[in-house]
Amino acid sequence: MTTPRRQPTARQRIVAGAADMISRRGLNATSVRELAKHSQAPLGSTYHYFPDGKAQLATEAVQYGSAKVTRALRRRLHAGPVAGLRAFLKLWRGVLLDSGFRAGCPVLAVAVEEPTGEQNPPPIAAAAEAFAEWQRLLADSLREHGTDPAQAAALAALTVAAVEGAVAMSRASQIIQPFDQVAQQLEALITAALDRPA
Amino acid sequence: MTTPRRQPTARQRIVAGAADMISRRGLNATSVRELAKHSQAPLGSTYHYFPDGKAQLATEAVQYGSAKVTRALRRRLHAGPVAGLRAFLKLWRGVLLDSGFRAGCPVLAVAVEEPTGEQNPPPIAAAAEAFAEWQRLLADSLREHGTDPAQAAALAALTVAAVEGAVAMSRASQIIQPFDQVAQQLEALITAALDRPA
DNA sequence: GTCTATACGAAGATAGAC
DNA sequence: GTCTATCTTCGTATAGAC
Repeated sequence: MTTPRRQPTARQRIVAGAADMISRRGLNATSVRELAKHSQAPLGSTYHYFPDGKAQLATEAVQYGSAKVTRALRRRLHAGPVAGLRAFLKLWRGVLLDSGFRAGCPVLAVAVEEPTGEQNPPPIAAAAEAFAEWQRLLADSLREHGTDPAQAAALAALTVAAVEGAVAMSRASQIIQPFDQVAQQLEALITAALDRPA
Repeated sequence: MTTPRRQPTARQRIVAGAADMISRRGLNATSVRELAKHSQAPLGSTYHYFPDGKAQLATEAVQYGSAKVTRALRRRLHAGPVAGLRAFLKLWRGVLLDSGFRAGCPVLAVAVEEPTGEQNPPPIAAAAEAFAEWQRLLADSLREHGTDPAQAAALAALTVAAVEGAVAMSRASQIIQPFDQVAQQLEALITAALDRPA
């Protein structure tokens, strides 16, 4: 938020570390203590950078994780919905395989763990916004390629939901098969939606 | 495990309470202490009934939550895959609406929070088994109704993944729309798979 | 401005009284 | 066999030394 840099700042390292740890063990199992250690920062520094404590950290970790997905989507959606979907799938497939099925989606982790309330707490709101943004990007691209708006929105929701669920399922079962089955189905669906704009 | 009863035993109450609390706040935010209080049992009793502690509780809570889904599926799948899907959807839609979007799926919560390991820990293994069982039931029904086996398995994986993801998304956003969009897409897909057995 | 040292509560788990 | 009282460890968060 100050000066953009090549070298990641301590603050950025902490956020990235939080996203990674949350995607592996979940939000509540990620302590600020370990987080500081993992990021090679003193415990006090985390509260210096994140005065609102763990909730702020969780919120920014969600936004960080979401932004990575958003960037990949934006970059490839210019080549069409199928290319965007493939980028989305490739990203998550890589997370699963590169981590030996130990990492998942930090956004989903926060969405599932944080209790919801009347004024939705910031981490949950950030998670909801992440899901909504991904859906929006996919739906916009589908519409631009001739898919009926309602169908585009529903198909985008299905895509995001299915991929999030599939990541969790493959992580739990320690095999890539469920994810690949879902990926194959989604590719067929999006392809069909373009052939028959409904 | 001893004598079947009408009146739920203390042990059963604890497991049911665990599943509910986990579906609302996540696994790690569910303490054995609160669980005992919520189930009107002394703390010591939980360790009497569940000598392996919290891991055993989590495992049984997952199995309990899974069994509820399994029963609903089995009951309705006799009327065909679409009826089974509708029962699956109705169950989760009810969880979301009846709780005011405060509850979700305990199986997913455990799947996302518990760290995976070389010898997958029992709670994660139970979650993986739950997902696999639901997929199996759906896939079997689809095959029995003429769907190609590979397609049946993939469609079942898509269904379970999408519903799990949709429950989390609707819970986070506090609106039913994402879930309903996903539900509508899945119904169309399963219906189409029966019309064109491929 | 950075970080060390600490406060304070709650976690999981158990020992041993009833 | 049930449960109370307690042990130990770790959580979030902060006060105040550098």
